[in-house]
Amino acid sequence: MNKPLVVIGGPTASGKTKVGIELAQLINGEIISADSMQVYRYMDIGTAKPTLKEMNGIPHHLIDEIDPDEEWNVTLFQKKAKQHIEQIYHKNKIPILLGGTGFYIQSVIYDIDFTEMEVDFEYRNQLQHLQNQYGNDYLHKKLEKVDPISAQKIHPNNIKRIIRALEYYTQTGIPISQHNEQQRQKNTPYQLSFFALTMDRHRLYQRINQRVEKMINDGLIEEVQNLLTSGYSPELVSMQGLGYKELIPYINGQQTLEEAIYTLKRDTRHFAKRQLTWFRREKNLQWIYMDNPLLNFEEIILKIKNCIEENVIII
RNA sequence: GCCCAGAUAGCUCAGUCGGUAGAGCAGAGGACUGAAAAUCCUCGUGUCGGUGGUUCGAUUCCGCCUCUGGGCA
Repeated sequence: MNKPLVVIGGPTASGKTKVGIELAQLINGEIISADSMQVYRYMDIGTAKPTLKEMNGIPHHLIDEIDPDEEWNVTLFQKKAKQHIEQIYHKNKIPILLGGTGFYIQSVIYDIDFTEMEVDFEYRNQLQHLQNQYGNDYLHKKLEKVDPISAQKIHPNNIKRIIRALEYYTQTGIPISQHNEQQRQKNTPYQLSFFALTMDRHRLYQRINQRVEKMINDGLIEEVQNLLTSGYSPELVSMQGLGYKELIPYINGQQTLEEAIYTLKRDTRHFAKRQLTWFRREKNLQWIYMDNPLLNFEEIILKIKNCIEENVIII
């Protein structure tokens, strides 16, 4: 018998945090954050991390887990998330996987098998150099020789994907396309209740714009400034997060604040759009319209709770 | 009041030696299996300001009008 797992996804600024906390109180749950940026310490305002007060006593996992210069990726996330899920079952509580990083969510709900291997930064750099020297098509052709299926699927300009595919092949001797195909067949090992929050696109964009303004008022500039002063390089993966990479040009005097805010709002909108694309392809998921005029917030939470109870026989 | 320069896609603009037009941005859709808030792909018909004229044909040339900059009074 599969064990229950509640998943709440949705684009940024759709209201996930609040829904998660309210729901956790109702169903005796704990929250595991599936957010690739909230894991980092000292990055609070830009990642819209819930405050201790907002958490209202509900345990949150995988928030403030590492420093901004530590390595983090899906594999590490998946491993930790699975551990937390087990611990939560042990307490007879329900795990709630909550966040906007579709890939992270997928890695857990389908229990994707990431072949044990070290990230070979040297090899990646080496390929990067080849790309700089000979152009995008060079790497693509290189991939075509060892893994034609991947070469066909991955666009020649998508350097990151091509490098990963090549890395996978050189380390395992197996084309990554073959591995991906196997993983795609997998069913979830959980009793899944998967929800994605959404709302009218204009409303969502309005909320995003307002939220950016609020972040600036709440001291986002100082937060980015502090990270830089603490020695965290703009090159870090963590510093590619929304709100960080956009404000650095302003802090360095290369852009006006107005320009930086414009870019940040725009990039956040683009991001929300990509998140929606991610969730749309998931079939066994229920969309929750946060701007449904017929339901207020409490009713929405109750609706979600009812859906979960229909799904889960024994709680 | 006069002179000059503009008026073209939601925005900024290019262009048509006269045969009804195209970039960037915005926006929309999609991909994603160890960087994922990253990375990448696809999608462009709009009274070419209005109105007369010349012409087989005008967004393009000419006249007038309206609006917006700038200059001179």
